[in-house]
Amino acid sequence: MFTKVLIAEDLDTISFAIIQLLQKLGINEINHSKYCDDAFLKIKKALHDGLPYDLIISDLSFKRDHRDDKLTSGEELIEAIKKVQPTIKTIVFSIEDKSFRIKSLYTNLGINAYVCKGRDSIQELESTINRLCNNEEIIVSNEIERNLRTNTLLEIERYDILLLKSLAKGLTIEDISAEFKNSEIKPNGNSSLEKRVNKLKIYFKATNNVHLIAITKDLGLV
Amino acid sequence: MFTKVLIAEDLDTISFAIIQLLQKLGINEINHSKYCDDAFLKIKKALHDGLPYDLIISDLSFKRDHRDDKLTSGEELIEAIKKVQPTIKTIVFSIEDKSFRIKSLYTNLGINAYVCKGRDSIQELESTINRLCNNEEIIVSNEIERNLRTNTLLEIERYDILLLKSLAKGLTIEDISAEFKNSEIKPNGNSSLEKRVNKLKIYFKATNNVHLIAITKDLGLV
DNA sequence: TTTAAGTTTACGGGAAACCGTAAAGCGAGA
DNA sequence: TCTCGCTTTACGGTTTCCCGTAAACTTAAA
Repeated sequence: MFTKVLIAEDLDTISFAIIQLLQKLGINEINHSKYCDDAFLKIKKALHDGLPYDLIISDLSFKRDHRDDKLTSGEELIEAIKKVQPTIKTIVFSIEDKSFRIKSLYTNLGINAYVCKGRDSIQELESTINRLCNNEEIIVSNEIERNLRTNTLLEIERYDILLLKSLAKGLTIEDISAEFKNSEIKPNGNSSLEKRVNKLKIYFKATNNVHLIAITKDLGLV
Repeated sequence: MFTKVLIAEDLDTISFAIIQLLQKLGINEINHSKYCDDAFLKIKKALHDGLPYDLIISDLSFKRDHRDDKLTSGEELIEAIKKVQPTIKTIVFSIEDKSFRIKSLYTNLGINAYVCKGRDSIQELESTINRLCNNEEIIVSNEIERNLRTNTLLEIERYDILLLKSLAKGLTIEDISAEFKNSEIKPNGNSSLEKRVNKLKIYFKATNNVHLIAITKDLGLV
């Protein structure tokens, strides 16, 4: 079993339940951070002391606070941690259930497992921890696995997200074209941008720009 | 202290923590529902048996499921409960932090207290329960109280929400005008609708319709 | 009834979105 | 080098948005 585990989770109710579970599993050293920055510090400290964590269980979204943290999301936290300790086992425990977002956690961040907060998630979390320390490297639920193979949904790339975000900020195609030229993002012609927006509208079955932003906001893309 | 409490909360991690708290407070009968419909049934059954609950602690948002529930949100659940048992004490325990949304819980649903899920919410929940059974009728946090008095944000009415939602569905002003005429919602002229949208844009500091929907989506208005 | 003030609607012109077509740019292979 | 195919860009016409002004209507007070 794992011996030293860190929990990154802002909601006290949830971290309370996770800690209870870990204690039940007989884990010796359990630490908990309510803030991403704090979690990252603990990881670095432990590494520096020669007593690194062997598992991190992290949430994705953290509430804003009076503090202004450098790391504001689970994604950022994990990315930072992987840079200093690439071999640490990582479980993401979040309410997010959009499969394409979860997929990117595996492909871009290289997490080992994803457990979705829900009606029976404590049990799922328990079995996931057991399987992970049983030498299983990567644990993926069936639904996500199907999505990992097919590229259906993940042809939406960084470029599209940027475009959608610019639209959501109230910029016109003209504005976005100028901005993209400045940032040397290509393609950046008016016409190309229009075409791309049009593809997105077809893809998401939106009737106009307003509708498109409403849909992608709902999906958590923007 | 309360003797019979119902918890309506889908996430097992959170309900686990709440139950632990209630046990610590020495409450005899603690029940828990993961579904709104189920919670409502329990309330009715207890009432019918002459052993009604004297407190309900409810979440606001519940995950969708294979079941198709009649009641899908905490708002709907509380509204239904108040109809059959108006005197029951109600605490809403949710992650929602938009003050105008919380305000409507007090004014429209007549809840007794709101506790926001966060970094120290277990303690808050505990003190709220204590104050409630200590004959305090309504417990409002400072920030919300300020909002309850001033009408600043709540002049956004049902009409505006309807308008915003129609826009988010991809309808044009023309379409919305027709729809409003059908539903006998007034004003419904093209020009009036445009004017109203314009007011909303000024209010929310949006540069165009797309921006407006992005902003109000973020606020949870749509 | 008249006046005044506010609300709702009509209209018009310029800007941006929307949508198709065609030209220009670019890389791979013969 | 030339050709083919693909991507990117340019352009023009229609619709919708955007925003101001003015007319029509409603309501309330004089």
